[in-house]
Amino acid sequence: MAVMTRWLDSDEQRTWRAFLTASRALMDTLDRELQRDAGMPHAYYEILVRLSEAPDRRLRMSDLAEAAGSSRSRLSHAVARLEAAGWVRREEHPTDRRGQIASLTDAGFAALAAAAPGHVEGVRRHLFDALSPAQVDQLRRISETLTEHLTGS
Amino acid sequence: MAVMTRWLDSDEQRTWRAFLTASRALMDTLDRELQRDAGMPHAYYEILVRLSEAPDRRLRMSDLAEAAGSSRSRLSHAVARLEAAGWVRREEHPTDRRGQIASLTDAGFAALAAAAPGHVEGVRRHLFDALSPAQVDQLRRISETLTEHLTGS
DNA sequence: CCGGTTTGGTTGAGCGTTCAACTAAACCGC
DNA sequence: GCGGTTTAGTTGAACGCTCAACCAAACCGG
Repeated sequence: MAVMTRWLDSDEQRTWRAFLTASRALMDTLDRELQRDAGMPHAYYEILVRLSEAPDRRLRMSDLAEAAGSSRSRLSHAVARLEAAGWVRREEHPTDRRGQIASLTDAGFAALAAAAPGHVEGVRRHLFDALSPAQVDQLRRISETLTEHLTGS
Repeated sequence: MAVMTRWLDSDEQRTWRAFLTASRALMDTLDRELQRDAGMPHAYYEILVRLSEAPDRRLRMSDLAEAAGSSRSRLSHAVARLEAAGWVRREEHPTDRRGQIASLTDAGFAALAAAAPGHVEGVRRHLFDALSPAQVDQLRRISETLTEHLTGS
């Protein structure tokens, strides 16, 4: 059967391209800043953040992947690098022998603490300083709706 | 001098993480769909789109990079691949002997035409179907503001 | 015009991500 | 408790991106 494509009208077109351009520019900028100032990509920063917030600064690999919005494979490679940098340690799970626990080292915590102020400043400058309080609220609602929709289906 | 970090309050924190999660999930999903159904990453799709919209389906490399939101280096590598696939041809610039013109081949146009319906459907399903018309409008304004702010400074 | 600077574009190395294949352990129904 | 199925995690190859170095042509001030 012939399924008609629901093409985008010109308003939608414009919205989609604007979103594409803006989110790419924002992420590229923040990623580049983080790489330059802290020597780590944003994805690694986020792994460290999630670990730092976990009880005892430890998380099971799958939970960490979930929290950091990463695939298992990606996390596996990333933790290998972070471990080589001395920022994360791998430990065995006490009861599930398949499990691995990623644990943030003191050096990892220090690296995060050094990177955080500059990065947060970047987020503020490039995102929040540009938007009105109402827009910030709108962006939150839109984002939460999208995530719900994407992970729900 | 000691510069105080302007940390994010909990509302901002929530907004930032929601945006991060949503935009990453959206892009990952669309990229994966495009790779699966059309055998090309989203960045390559966008190059083909911009070429297809240009007069005579030709653009100078720098203009194409600008239009596709890509670095020169990235575009150079990408066009090399697209040329190997037979989707794009490189031609010499008539007056500026440094210049290169990227030209969309018929095969490239056909590949784009085959990929477009599925991708557009994905954009509609994952983005527009989830948002109210008002939210679409908000997202456009927010995105345009952000882009202006990012490229202006 | 001549030499320095800017612009256009490419190149290769290094890195991070993806995908598919794989191992090992836990779970589950009978 | 045995055999099939999930679940947890790793691995290596292929690929795309970034960064810095680079070449060549155009531009520009004196």
